[in-house]
Amino acid sequence: MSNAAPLLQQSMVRAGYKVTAPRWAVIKAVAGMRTPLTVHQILARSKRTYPRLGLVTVYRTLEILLTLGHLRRLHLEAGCHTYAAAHSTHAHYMICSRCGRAVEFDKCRMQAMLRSVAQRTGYRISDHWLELFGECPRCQQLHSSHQAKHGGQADAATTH
Amino acid sequence: MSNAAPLLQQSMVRAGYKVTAPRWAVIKAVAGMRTPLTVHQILARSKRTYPRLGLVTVYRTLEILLTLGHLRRLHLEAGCHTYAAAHSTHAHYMICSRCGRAVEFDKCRMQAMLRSVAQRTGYRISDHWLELFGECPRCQQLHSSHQAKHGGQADAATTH
DNA sequence: GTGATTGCAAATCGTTTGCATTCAG
DNA sequence: CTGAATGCAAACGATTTGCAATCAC
Repeated sequence: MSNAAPLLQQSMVRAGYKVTAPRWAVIKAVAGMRTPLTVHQILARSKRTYPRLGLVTVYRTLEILLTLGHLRRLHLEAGCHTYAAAHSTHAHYMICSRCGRAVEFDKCRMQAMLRSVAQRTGYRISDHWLELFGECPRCQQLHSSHQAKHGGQADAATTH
Repeated sequence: MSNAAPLLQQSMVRAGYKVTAPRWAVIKAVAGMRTPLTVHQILARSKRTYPRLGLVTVYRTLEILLTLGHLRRLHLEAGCHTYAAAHSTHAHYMICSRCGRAVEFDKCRMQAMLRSVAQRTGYRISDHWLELFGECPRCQQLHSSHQAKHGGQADAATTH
């Protein structure tokens, strides 16, 4: 399920970067993530693989992965700057405001809307940025069944 | 053109806040803005009205205006956190990537797309956040006529 | 060896908080 | 007067940079 790691590794090598032990630890951490993570969360996860890892190296490795297009930086209200896997070239996120779980969706139906806005404002649109917030199926279920407590919270919380 | 100031003032008074000289300076600054501004840009503008103004007061006043719904916080790649006027209740921004000028547009056509995404992902969407980037009409014109230099840059630059 | 990589410490930047002073009603 | 508001200084958290030690080839 988290076999993205080898792909990221290959990509980095092809781009001329060395995949060292510290970097491999970061790759493994981000390849397996299911929700957007903050830099510190990524550091914590990476340290399971490579305990001596420094925060700075995480920043630098994330920078590379961003450049290569394997990560996407999200801006959440609570805790600006988290990182999510970029599975497709250009996608947007549907983020669960309860557990933080995020799924990508493609630009379906965006085109018509963009054309419409472009026409009415006169702007020539070159890029867009969309994030949706709401409850994921799992949380809806947890919430409706045992009304009370949360069952299995992920390690990222989100609001807007 | 920038008669939003009295409205903001009334709103604050109605909400139980005192509109003091420092706050009035901030109100005047944000009421007249045409592009999203950073906190420091707002401070600079406000100081024209009230030179002794402190940065902290700007933060606190912006916080109030956000709460009252008169401002909206944007997250631009270059310089996370700028503030824009919130003319309508729920709108999104079309931001010029050349001069930073921003216009609002309403949620036209979003509904269909949201329904579609909700259906396919199973999420129950509660909020969304959309920003569009592109060249505004004025910049397109400046750019096509005198190919070279920029004519009248606003005081906020933007990229994505 | 040589250049890339690492990580610590320190610097920087944006934002928030503590607190004594000042202001408005 | 009395509570609200201000602004300085300090604290804080996220991110970047300088630099000497280390690593990969």
